[in-house]
Amino acid sequence: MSNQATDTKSNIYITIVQPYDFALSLRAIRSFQPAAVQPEPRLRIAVRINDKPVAIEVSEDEVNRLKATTGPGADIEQVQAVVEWVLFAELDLKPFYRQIEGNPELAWLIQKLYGLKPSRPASLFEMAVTAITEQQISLLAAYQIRNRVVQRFGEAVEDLSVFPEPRVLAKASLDDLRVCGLSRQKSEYIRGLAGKIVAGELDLEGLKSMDTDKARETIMNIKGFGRWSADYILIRGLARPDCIPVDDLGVREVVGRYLGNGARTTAEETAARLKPFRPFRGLLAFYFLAAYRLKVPSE
DNA sequence: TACCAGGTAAAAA
DNA sequence: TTTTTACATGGT
Repeated sequence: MSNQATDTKSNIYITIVQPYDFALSLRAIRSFQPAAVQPEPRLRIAVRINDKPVAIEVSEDEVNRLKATTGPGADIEQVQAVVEWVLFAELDLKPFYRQIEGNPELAWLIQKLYGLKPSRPASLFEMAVTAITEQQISLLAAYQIRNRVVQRFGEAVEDLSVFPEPRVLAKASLDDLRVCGLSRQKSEYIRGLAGKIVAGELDLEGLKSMDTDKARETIMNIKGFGRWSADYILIRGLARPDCIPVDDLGVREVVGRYLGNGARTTAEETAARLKPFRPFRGLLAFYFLAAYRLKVPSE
């Protein structure tokens, strides 16, 4: 019996550059979501591999090794690649920490959040659509809207759903998108983005190999993606640790709190305050945001 | 109820 | 060229 149960699952160990604190990083992810979401110390995601929906569960075993579990038949290397992508496995925090150590007043940040890595959506298409949904409205509202899009257009696997493919959203009607809670304008942005990908006019994966300025320019050439969205995608989806939208409300809030006089800074002030922390401005801002959301005392 | 929330493109000035 | 406006949901 137990053999049969284990035979239907494959355990895949994940290599991740240290330091890394899985539980802490998980708490940071969840601090940006409604309270009730996945309280367990494991991460469950649904992705498409070889055009088949696959549910993946990531957890730590008894000796703190990071482990991914999937149903039978999934391509192990691709599951590894997806999990490593989502968890920023290759990101080395040490150079960032060395840079911050030059500022004793920020020692608390590294001490309290040691091993924290950001996570990212499984695909740049999902990242881009998420950026659009998060424009202007609260993250909580955006989260609900994004979920409705996934529910409506995604493919179910176990109790999860895979984020819809570009070809699905390219064909969606404006009304179908709008009933998810998207504005007409955002529905058009998303459909336009998906259409460009389907038509072969845009290769989001190609952004990975571009230098940062070229990638930013490419993103901003897509209708619906301004400076904020471009920098948001660069830091969150493309792991460019120096990128950060300085006009972002959340970033202005935490830069004012942790680097300023406590009040939200303007975009210009935000840029000036972050400037000494090149080339890790985006990573630092992420740490500030996590500290704020996790209510970590700044002492 | 009104207002704000991790913006953007298009219209108006 | 710069400023203003419409837009969607959810929490306070």
